Amino acid sequence: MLSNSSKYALKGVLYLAVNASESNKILAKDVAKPINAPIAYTAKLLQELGRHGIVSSVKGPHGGFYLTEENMKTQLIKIVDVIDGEQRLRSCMLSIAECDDDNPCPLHHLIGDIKNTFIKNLEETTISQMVAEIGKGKCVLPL
Amino acid sequence: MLSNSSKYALKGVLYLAVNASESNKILAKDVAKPINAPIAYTAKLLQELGRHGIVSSVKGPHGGFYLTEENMKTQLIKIVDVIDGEQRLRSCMLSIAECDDDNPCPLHHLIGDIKNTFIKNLEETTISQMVAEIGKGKCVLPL
DNA sequence: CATATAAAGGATAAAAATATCTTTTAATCT
DNA sequence: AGATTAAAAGATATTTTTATCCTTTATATG
Repeated sequence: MLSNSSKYALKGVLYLAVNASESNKILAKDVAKPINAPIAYTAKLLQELGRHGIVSSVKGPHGGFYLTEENMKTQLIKIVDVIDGEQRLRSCMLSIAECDDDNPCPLHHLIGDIKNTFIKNLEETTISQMVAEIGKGKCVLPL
Repeated sequence: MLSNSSKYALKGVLYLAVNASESNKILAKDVAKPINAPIAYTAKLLQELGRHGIVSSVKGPHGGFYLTEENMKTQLIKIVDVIDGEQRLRSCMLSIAECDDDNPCPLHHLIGDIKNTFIKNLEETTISQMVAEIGKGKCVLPL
């Protein structure tokens, strides 16, 4: 459903959202460690997210990654779409191109609204909302 | 969520369930074609499913693959579990080992019962029930 | 029994995903 | 300006997944 890469990306972004700020940037390696992801690979993912305006970064001393207020308004789905492409999450459970409600594949009813609900939730939830949830202790950040 | 392999497997088994019988066995290559899967790869998957008693086969002239009444009672989840292993489908959306309702990862609430419902549906639906659905025209077989 | 058929099994190959390494560029700080 | 820091970018490596090929085994049929 989600690739390993987009899982790293989600974890990394949330880690930054909770722990970093413009005045307290975090190095790629210091994002990778707490989320149990390979350092260089995490750096690549953050780079890609940076290119798409999902995270911010500056080079050089006291540089690193962080999220601006603007970045924080990003919907979670964008992280997945940038890393996995828009198709992966949205394709039918049997990868049948023509599968829809009128022409359902055999698994269509078993998955039902299930996946669409998840996608909708990812579309409606922003990074800052997620941070608020984490702040309220409603969920724990990956270690 | 499901690997390509288990998608092929599901399609192949359903194709056999609908079209084959002990008196009308179908060759691996004639399963592969209608489900748009590579022939040799489909053969491998059917072999693996055969080893686990999910499909039946006989070698030699007039041989091929088919499903017995007993095979037809198999739950769909078993096809996925044999091909993908039990972990893949059931692991948390962020692949966090400790993620559960008491200790939820950030995406836990977004996915909610969603995935469990899908797994439950796969557990409760047998191949023959699926064939009945297809027979009633409630869904279409992959082409 | 010999031959043909088709799955089973094992070995190998190609592609995609994941991961690392090296060089370049930009920023900061003496 | 020069040195240092850290991300950006590009190249390469590894692993996993997907796919193919070749040999062996079982079965049916003439």
